[in-house]
Amino acid sequence: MSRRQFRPPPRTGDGPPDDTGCTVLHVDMDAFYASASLIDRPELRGTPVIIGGGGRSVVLSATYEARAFGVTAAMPMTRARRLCPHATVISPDHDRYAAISEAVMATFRSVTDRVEPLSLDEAFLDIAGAVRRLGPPTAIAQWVRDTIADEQGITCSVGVASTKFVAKLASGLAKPDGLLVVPQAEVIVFLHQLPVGALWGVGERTEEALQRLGLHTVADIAHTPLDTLRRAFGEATGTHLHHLAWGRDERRVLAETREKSIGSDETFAADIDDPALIHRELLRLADRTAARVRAAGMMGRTVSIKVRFADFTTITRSRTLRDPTDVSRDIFVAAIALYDALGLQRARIRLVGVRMEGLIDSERAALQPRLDDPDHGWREADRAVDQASARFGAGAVRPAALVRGTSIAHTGSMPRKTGPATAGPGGDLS
DNA sequence: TCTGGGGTCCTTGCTCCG
DNA sequence: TCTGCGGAGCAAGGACCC
Repeated sequence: MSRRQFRPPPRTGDGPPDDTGCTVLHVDMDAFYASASLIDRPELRGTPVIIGGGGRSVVLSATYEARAFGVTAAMPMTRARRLCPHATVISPDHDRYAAISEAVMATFRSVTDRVEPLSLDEAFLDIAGAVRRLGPPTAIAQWVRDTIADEQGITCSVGVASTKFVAKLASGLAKPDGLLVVPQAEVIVFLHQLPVGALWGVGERTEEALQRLGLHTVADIAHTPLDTLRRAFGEATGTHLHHLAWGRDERRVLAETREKSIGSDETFAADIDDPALIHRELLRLADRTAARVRAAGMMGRTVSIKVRFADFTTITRSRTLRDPTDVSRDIFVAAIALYDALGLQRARIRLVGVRMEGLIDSERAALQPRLDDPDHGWREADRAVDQASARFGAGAVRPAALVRGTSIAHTGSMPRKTGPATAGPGGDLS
């Protein structure tokens, strides 16, 4: 769900647009999470529906009927309910979304092997090699739309252009359930009419800064000297803005993208100040993060934690380890050390998070045991936990510290299984 | 109004090293 | 031995995206 919408500028030419050379498609599912949630609830189609959790969560998606009341993605649920009190609220079903997304991506890959997923509900397709086989870009885009509608029962919008950036803009402008081709010869005219906020990478802060400089449209940015933009926004951002304003986007569609970091964070249902509870939460997050890192076949070298206080100020701390690791206990120990080093006494904390950065493939990670390495077997224990989780479900085996005592209430709807819990070596807080 | 969770990228400042 | 300099790597924070 795109957070900002812009009206498409009127086309300059007559007749069907010339799609020659427009070999990049950006496909974006319309209100994906809401549409997917309504597949089993057809009686709710045409009515306002909000997808989101309770407590302090935010809107994941909403039907266009709910959006008409001002509901947008990422809006606090409390506010969304106030704006649209008669809307039906549905809890997210992430397994369902993942399954539909997989089927949609398979449709994309039947067109071209150059598919770059951006998230569950959108992807770039490089169709340069498919044009001879399947027809012109517009026809391919329409086929994709029809196939997804027939097979999945949900609609999507497609942008067709010669670059990723323009294709992405076009799909946003085509929403909902539309197709927009931006001919190569019309890119500059198309772009220059748009507000600065339409540019990829221009969010609220950058837009404000641009407005302060008197730059309101993409044309304004295009006609501002590059040096001025670099001085105002830094080397990379200034250059990026200038290039995009002239429709220059050299980025290719990348079929293979690997994560650079993996992490988890959790907002508490109510702010907490008990260090023991925070330690337990760090253990849980470290455990979850490590399991995901292992599942991805990777290892990381930098452990970072995030702490958000009751007043919403957020700090991060990180530590780079000597060697890459995927061991739960290594990550937990580093996370606890980072947290304790903050020296917080009874600060009221809203959220904590744990993240692994500097990821590399496990096979590439040079595991060179040193003489002072204890033969602790933590890695073997983690493998056993992973196997048990694969067999009995995530959470079937948990650190002992997470089994004893009271649980912490969260805003999310994570399943809190109480299966055959076992104290793995990575688990004890001692 | 009251702000999730998963990420990426950029900037700035600091330290280390040759 | 001390100082200055530039590059690399790291740490922290901010902005942005979906």
